[in-house]
Amino acid sequence: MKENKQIPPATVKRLPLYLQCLDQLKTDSIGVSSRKLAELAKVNDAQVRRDLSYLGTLGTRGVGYDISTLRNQLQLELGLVEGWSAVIVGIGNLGSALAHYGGFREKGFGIVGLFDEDPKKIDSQVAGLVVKPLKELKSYCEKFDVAIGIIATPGQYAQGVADHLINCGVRSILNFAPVLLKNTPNIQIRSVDLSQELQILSYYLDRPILKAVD
Amino acid sequence: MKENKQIPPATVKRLPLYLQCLDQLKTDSIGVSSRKLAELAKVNDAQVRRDLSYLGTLGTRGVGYDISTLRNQLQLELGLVEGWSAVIVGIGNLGSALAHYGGFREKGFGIVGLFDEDPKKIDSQVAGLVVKPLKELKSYCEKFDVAIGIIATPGQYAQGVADHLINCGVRSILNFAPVLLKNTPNIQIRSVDLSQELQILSYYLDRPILKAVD
DNA sequence: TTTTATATCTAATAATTAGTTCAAATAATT
DNA sequence: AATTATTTGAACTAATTATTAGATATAAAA
Repeated sequence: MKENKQIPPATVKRLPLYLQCLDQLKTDSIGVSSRKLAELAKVNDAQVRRDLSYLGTLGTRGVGYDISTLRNQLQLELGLVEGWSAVIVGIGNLGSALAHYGGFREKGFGIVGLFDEDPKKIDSQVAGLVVKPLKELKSYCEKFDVAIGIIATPGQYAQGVADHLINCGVRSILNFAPVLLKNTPNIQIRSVDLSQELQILSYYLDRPILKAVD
Repeated sequence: MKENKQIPPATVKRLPLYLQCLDQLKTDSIGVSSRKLAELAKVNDAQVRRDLSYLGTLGTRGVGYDISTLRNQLQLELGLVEGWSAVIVGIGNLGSALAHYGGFREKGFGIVGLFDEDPKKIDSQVAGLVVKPLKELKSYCEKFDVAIGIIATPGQYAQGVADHLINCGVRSILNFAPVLLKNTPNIQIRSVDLSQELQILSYYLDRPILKAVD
């Protein structure tokens, strides 16, 4: 639609979803309709069109969207072409799992460092990287211009690690520790709380008719 | 406020958050105000009051909320007192991490079985449980009345596993595989896509001023 | 060429969610 | 006992988000 208008948060949240839907599409098809995308993403098709209109006028009436154009535009808008670097702090079970997770690299993120304070973990190799102590965080962040910090420590250390990350110039934090991090100006924080997700499911277990929020 | 009115999805999503805030509160305090809770949860205090009013008239004007009453009511409403049983399918790095994660048990969920198809994993012990092959899923689900299935397989197997779980009587699915599962009537599905979370962060990295959606 | 089916885009409307304001109730203070 | 500071709860208002309806463009079929 128009270029300089800012994209509503609710839409931003769905953009990665649409990207995933495109990946899930048969590779031989060249175009896709909002209806098809809506079916995959499980949202209303008008919603899809509105959301995509924020990226520009990408569709063709009577035809649909060109998949590769759409994918490029989504990647561009989400900043996936910037090649942001990230570090993971806390290399326990979850941290290791995140380090091994291929989806980050696939979407253009580079995990450039793993950090922990446990002497038993330091210098061990995880997913092809050597685990380093936190005192080396700053030099890593400077060297690789790290923009994103992923926290997978036990809850009690999470805030300290967050402060440390921010101090090292990290501008976004993805937090898996089950604690609420303090807000810091200009720092984006997203928290994924595994047990909270289960609790939401639990609510709807007793009420199978109701429609949940995503 | 009133008992039979259904709780808005946006509120349901915040209830586990409030529960977490209570845990984070000093244990010696007996009461808490909506303002304090709002500060911890990083939402508006009127929002807190409105959200909590769906659980009944729990607060006292001029005083605040009794912490233990509030906690009980939240746990009750979220169904955490039901002691739902869950299984994890896909015992790779992420599946193991989930199996080790203490937060599930802490919130009242019981992980009663781990399943995988890889012969190298079957019969191995993870987090005190023996990994079983999927053909034993049905008997487990019946024996333990499993309500929740957690999927941590590679994407390509996720839909098959989901179908299997549903076939075994599971009514809710928490999916960590980076694919979109088909909708099934009366089955609640929540997906946690790790790379999608990073992508949302990535969008705001280029636009540090904007306010993101939770 | 005309008609029909398809599908985007926009404007208008509806639904949901969030925030403001203020009356009422409590507890502490004067 | 009266006053003041708190703090909830509810009504009202505002903002955001989602859906519907209609106009327009494309492609295929008659």
